[in-house]
Amino acid sequence: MAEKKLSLHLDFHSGLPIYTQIVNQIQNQLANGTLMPGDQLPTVRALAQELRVNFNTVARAYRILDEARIISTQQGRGTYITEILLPYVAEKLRDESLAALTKRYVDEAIRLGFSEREISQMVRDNLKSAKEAKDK
Amino acid sequence: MAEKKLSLHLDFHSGLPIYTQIVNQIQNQLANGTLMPGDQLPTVRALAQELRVNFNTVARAYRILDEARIISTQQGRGTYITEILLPYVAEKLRDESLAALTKRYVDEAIRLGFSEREISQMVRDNLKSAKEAKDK
DNA sequence: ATACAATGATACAATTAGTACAATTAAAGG
DNA sequence: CCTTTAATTGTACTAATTGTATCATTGTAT
Repeated sequence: MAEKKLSLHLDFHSGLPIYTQIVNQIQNQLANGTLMPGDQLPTVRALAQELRVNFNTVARAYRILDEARIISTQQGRGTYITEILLPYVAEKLRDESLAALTKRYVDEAIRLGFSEREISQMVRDNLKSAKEAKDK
Repeated sequence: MAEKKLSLHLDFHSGLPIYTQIVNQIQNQLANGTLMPGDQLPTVRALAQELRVNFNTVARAYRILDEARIISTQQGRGTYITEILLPYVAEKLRDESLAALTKRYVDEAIRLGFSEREISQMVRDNLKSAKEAKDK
């Protein structure tokens, strides 16, 4: 069975617990199609070794996703993305992941004292640059 | 993980509270580059032992620095110098910080597969929510 | 003496790691 | 084939590490 590579990047100083970061990133990859229903995830031990964390930390993330019915963990067999991931669930996940990302950004920018105007202008500029870089 | 040594020198007869001395000296080391963003500080217990004070005194100093957003203390994980700490920086650096923050956000959102339209819409929504939360 | 600030003691909570175990699968032996 | 055995995988429970919260003690100024 095709076992996905799952390149996750952890930030050990971000304030977010490791297991939360794993949960979020798997949700993101599911939201943007990097992961598909039926895909097998790395084993808890394999992913733990790759991320240099204890395998129980990965197991905790998997358990959270399992309880949310996003993945299915099966003792002795492995861990898989749930087959029947209804389209609206996928869409919801996708929306939530952008919403969460954006909220972190906006809150941080506001906390740093930037105005609504400054923020939206800077976002516009960056989107424009990103688009030009892509078109080139 | 690189855990800084943090040679602090306390003066128990100076009249300045211990926790204040700890706060000041960490700020100094940050100002002169001895400490850098991302660095892990000693645990409250480790630093307390080194300084021969109660760990709650160190915790108090850390809490003050945390509230000032200079460090980030995380229960169960440790204490780190904040990656982006900038209510304090000069106005010139202020723009650069928003630009950097925004670039990270936009790049990440694009990497996750969201469209320019979705991103700007989500930013608008979040700015609106943030404003309403503030006005309330 | 009283009030208050600083420090210490103790118990707690969150995160991650360690160890032993159970379920499943696959391989080996007959 | 069928049974046994080993390997792989997730689970459960416990321990270790770290910061937090609350209250007691100490010292000093008034």
